[in-house]
Amino acid sequence: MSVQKPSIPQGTRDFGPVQVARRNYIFGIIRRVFEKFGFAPLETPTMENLSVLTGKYGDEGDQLLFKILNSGDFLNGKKGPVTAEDLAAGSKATLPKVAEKGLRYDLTVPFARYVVMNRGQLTLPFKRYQIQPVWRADRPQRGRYREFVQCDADVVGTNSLLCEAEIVLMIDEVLTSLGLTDFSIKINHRGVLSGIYQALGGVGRESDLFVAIDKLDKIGQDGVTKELLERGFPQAAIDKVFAYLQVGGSFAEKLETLRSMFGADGTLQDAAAGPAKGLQDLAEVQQYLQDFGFEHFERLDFDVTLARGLSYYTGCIFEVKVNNVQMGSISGGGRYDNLTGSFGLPGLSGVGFSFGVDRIYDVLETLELFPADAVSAPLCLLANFDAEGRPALLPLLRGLREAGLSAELYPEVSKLRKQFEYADKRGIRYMLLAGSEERAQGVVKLRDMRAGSEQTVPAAEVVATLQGLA
RNA sequence: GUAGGUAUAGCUCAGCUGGUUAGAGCGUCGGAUUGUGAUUCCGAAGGUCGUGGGUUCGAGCCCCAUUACUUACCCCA
Repeated sequence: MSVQKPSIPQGTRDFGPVQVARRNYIFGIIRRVFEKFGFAPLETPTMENLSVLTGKYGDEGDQLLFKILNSGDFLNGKKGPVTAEDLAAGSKATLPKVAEKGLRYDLTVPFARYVVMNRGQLTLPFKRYQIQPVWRADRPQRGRYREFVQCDADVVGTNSLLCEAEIVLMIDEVLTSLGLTDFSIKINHRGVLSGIYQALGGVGRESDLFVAIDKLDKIGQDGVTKELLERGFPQAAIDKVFAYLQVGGSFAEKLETLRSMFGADGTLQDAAAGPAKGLQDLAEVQQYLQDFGFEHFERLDFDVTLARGLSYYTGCIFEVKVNNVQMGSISGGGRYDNLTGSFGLPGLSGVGFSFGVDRIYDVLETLELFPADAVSAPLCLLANFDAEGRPALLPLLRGLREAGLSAELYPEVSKLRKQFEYADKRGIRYMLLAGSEERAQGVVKLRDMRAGSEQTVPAAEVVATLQGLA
């Protein structure tokens, strides 16, 4: 019988004690900020019915869903047996008969489902945050996993742009609290993008245009030009696109320039929608931020080329990039005017965003921004000298724990060297020594493993001393 | 789904144009006046070189297949 090497599925990871502690550190900061801004926690099941998930993320998204094979005799389920015709018609035809559940792909759709199912009980506007893993059957690569945790905060039931402004504030506060300073909160508006498309006079496909211009910083002007030509956009239209994309200046200056350009192209007729609405919304968000006294406008970047996640966003769009680190966006979001519509509840506007914890983790690790105490280890290790010491050590250990101090006794009698190495490797700050010498004098020795210094304290005062040090 | 790259000790990797018993660092374990780590020194264990075929007198190295991992594209946190 051959022993097989154990492994874990592609794109998944184990998290050791240090990683868990560091991840909890990130979760803690995010949770604190979310709650400070008035969001309430929500958790939804790991699996959803496929009817809830499919069709919400586009064809590509459907392919990235993890489907759960039905339990029992899945070839002969309640929807009838899988026939030769089903198989001949391909997986798409066979799937509904063998799988009715899937792993959640993001947190926004389950949230929408929750809102619809509980519409009678919810007080609107409803603000919820959700920190849970999601799964995508993607090809893993740098900063991209098949199982990762999202931290979402969404508001439904209000059109107020105050929400958008607060999203900027939350992103800035979370990232600043994590020690990040050099990042850009990119903001754009679906209306601005569609205005650019309208200005072209209806050539090409809108989505092709957005996908191409989103890559500007990656493949450059030549690359975008090439891609647009391949998609059937005439050179004249492409020139016009770049005229828009190259708009520069401050937030306000960009708004002003774009307004006059859209005016010249005649795309501002409908003041309640399209580019007019987009520019107005962005101006309002900026005004809110100013009124808030937002101090980091240099981090807020009105980026006309930002065009991500357009499958359901209808208003403002956000994305956050950490500069000087090779990593995709660590946060993104936007407003969606009709997310609950597909579940039979039209007219509910929502806006939300999400932090990608796994990417933030990688960034913090790259930049060495984790605090040293973001590890979980007991405060103190009691050295185990000999059996004679145990009658005194165990009550002491208990006393430390009752005082709320984490402590442990090295479980077996062994060489001190080994016990010190153990404490060092686990990051235990203090080592408590009570061998025959100390016992004879009624004292214990406390060694600070970080400083390398030792002090002798009366046995009766150990708890108080350690409490003072902790 | 498309295109590359890699696969040798627990980990990170050497291994020259194919040539005897496949190496290093780190880690693990043991020892150096039997009460002191992070920071000394010595020693040991640990590999059928991803798997299966082929070429050859001879393969870790060349060829084919296969699997896994990885990077990039599409798309996305």
